[in-house]
Amino acid sequence: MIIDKNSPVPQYFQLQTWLMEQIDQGVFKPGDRIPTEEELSGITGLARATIRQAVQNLVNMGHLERKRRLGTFVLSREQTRDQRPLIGILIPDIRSGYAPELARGAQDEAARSQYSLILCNTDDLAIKAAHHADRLIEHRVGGVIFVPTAAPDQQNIRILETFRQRGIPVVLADRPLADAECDLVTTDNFEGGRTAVRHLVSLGHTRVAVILSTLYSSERARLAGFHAALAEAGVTPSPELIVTTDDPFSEKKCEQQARALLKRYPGFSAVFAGHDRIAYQVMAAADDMGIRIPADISLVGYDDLNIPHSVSVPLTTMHQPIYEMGVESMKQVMRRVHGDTGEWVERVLTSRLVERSSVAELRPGRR
Amino acid sequence: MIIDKNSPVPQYFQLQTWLMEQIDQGVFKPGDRIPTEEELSGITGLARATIRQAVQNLVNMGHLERKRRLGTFVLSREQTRDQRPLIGILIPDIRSGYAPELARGAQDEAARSQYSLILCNTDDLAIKAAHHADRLIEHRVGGVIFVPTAAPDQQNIRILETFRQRGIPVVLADRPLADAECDLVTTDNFEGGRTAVRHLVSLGHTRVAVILSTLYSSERARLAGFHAALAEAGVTPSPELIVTTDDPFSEKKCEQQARALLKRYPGFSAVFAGHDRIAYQVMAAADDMGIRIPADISLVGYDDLNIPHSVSVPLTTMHQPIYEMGVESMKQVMRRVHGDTGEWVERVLTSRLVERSSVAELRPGRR
DNA sequence: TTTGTCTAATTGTATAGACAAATATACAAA
DNA sequence: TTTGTATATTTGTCTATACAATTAGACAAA
Repeated sequence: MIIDKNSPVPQYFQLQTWLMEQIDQGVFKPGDRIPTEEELSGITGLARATIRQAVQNLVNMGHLERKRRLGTFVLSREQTRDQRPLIGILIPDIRSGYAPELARGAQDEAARSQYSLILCNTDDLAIKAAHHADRLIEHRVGGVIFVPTAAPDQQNIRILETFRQRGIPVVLADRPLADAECDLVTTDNFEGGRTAVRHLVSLGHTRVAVILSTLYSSERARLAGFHAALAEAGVTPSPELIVTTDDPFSEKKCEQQARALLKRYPGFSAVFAGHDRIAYQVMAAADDMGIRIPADISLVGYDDLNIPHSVSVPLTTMHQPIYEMGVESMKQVMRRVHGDTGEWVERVLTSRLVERSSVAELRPGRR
Repeated sequence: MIIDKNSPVPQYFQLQTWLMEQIDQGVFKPGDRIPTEEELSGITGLARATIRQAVQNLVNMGHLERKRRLGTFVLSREQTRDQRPLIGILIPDIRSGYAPELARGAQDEAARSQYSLILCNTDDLAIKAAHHADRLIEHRVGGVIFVPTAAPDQQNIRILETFRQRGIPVVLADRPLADAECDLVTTDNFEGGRTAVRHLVSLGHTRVAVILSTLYSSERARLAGFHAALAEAGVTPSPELIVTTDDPFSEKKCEQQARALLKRYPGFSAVFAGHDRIAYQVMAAADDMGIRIPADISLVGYDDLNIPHSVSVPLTTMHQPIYEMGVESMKQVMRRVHGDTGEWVERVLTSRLVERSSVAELRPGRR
């Protein structure tokens, strides 16, 4: 029996549910005609008005289509005016760093499957991320790509949870989050930092300075790579050559730190900058102080920002596959949207050193 | 009489229309209770089932809300479970030029009203824009900010029309479109070009070269400003100093053109570049050819890209209020979404000259 | 070939009436 | 004060019935 007259569930709703089941199970396939209202009335024992109420709801939901004189038909997933999912992307600031590249990669991949991308700037603030999250939920996004904010992991996890509670899959991009139960697409910041500093070491630099912010786990990993590379070479870095801050990047603060560091010259022969914008500040400060790059000091950056090549010295830097990170994040979130419930995936993309002109071999005789 | 029994228009539909009119005219205000189904039955002479059909439709559309025992209520625009509108933004490429700044301005303004922004990259291709347009329509965006593609105006107009047919308001950003019937937020490219070249003229430069692409109306307007400023000074520019292309910007092509132009030195003393990326190519080429900026040649750009200031020569350039353009575009499209049906608005933001170090006064004696 | 007409099938619109379920409100009881 | 209970009101669900509108397809006419 399809309909239980004694159930507290309204009979039109029972019928509606039954019809959906038939469609989901493929009994009524897309394009099929379902029984006429008269027939359904006979099958279920309900009045035609009740049948209509059930069918109307499914029509409203986009699962069925009525055609006068012909009957009522099952719509295929494509015909369903049920829109394709929206995907939200939460990034710090579309204007800065790798964000444009990441967003573009994600958008291109989304477009390939005719998905659309909602852009949210968090400014690395958990509170802004939370507001955007509410909005994304309201818009019923199918999934989210989330670059964790600079806030403590716990706050980022909370944002993650708001999505999780609603069954919205989230893929973390770029920065991992401790204890986060979700997919992650990132780059090998530890390996990258090690590669960069190994390069310096291989050219004879042992007194290597580093300058970066410890606010972000990605930069902390690069710092760890820095230590690892020096340790391999049997070098213990002197503390005064490790310049860190736990504030977000600011040109002014960074310039001050760069100047302070450069005053110690010639106490070191190379600088590893946590990212390119820091590197360019170091470059500008060195220029100003009459220190030549790479003759006096070698400099390695991180990110490989696309800068017009009229800079005074083309920067040797670690190139991150940011565009690809956007693509992979989107691919992964789309897999989840399509119902993939497999193990959490951790995808680590490898960065590579791009040698330009800001690094020189250390002249023998100096150390 | 509310209902015309002889009309071919179904009576439930007549009632539905009437109810909407009452709401729109403020007879039933948001939060008000409309007459009970019984009362409406009395007023219209229709059966309760018919009343329900009309009311149900309005409930489905999000205009009314039923509460058991209390009645049926008019929802305010905000309560409407109808999500807050999405706004689409169609820009060439989020990675390049002013796009990030524009997108950020738009997104910030959207966030203030809790709107969300769907990002679409057109790569200046009409076909991509059209695909994105379909997607945006599918997602029922409330409005669109559209930076016209580099394709002929007619093709852009066609995209505009697809939105218009569905009552989706469009605001053009940055580039105007001939005969386009919609709002426009742009900057004064003609004035900007004139200001830049006037600046050169005021420092004694009369033999001024220009290099830009005529593919975009914005750059064409800057070229017109270039001519205007020279005309004011009674100077007729020599044709070989006007270097144009009608291809989109490419580093390679631009570098070739810059080199070709610079070979004519000292046939001119200043260059006006159509935008900063061109300017930086000129700067690099000059560097390479041993021509000093600004000692030998003065250089003015356009856009004021936020470049780390380790470039060899800080660029004097026209700063465009791009962020503000994003904000204003969003404000305007939101006004339209909220039902503003006033005259088409044309908002022109003014750019300003930012003097840095790439322009020098022409030494007297030379011309 | 094209055009018009008829027919039967199916959804669309509409009525009249009945009982169910939820709930604001008032009032009673603890 | 809090808690329970009754009541009236309104929407929610459902039946049974009738006729209208639309249209695929068959068939006829031009």
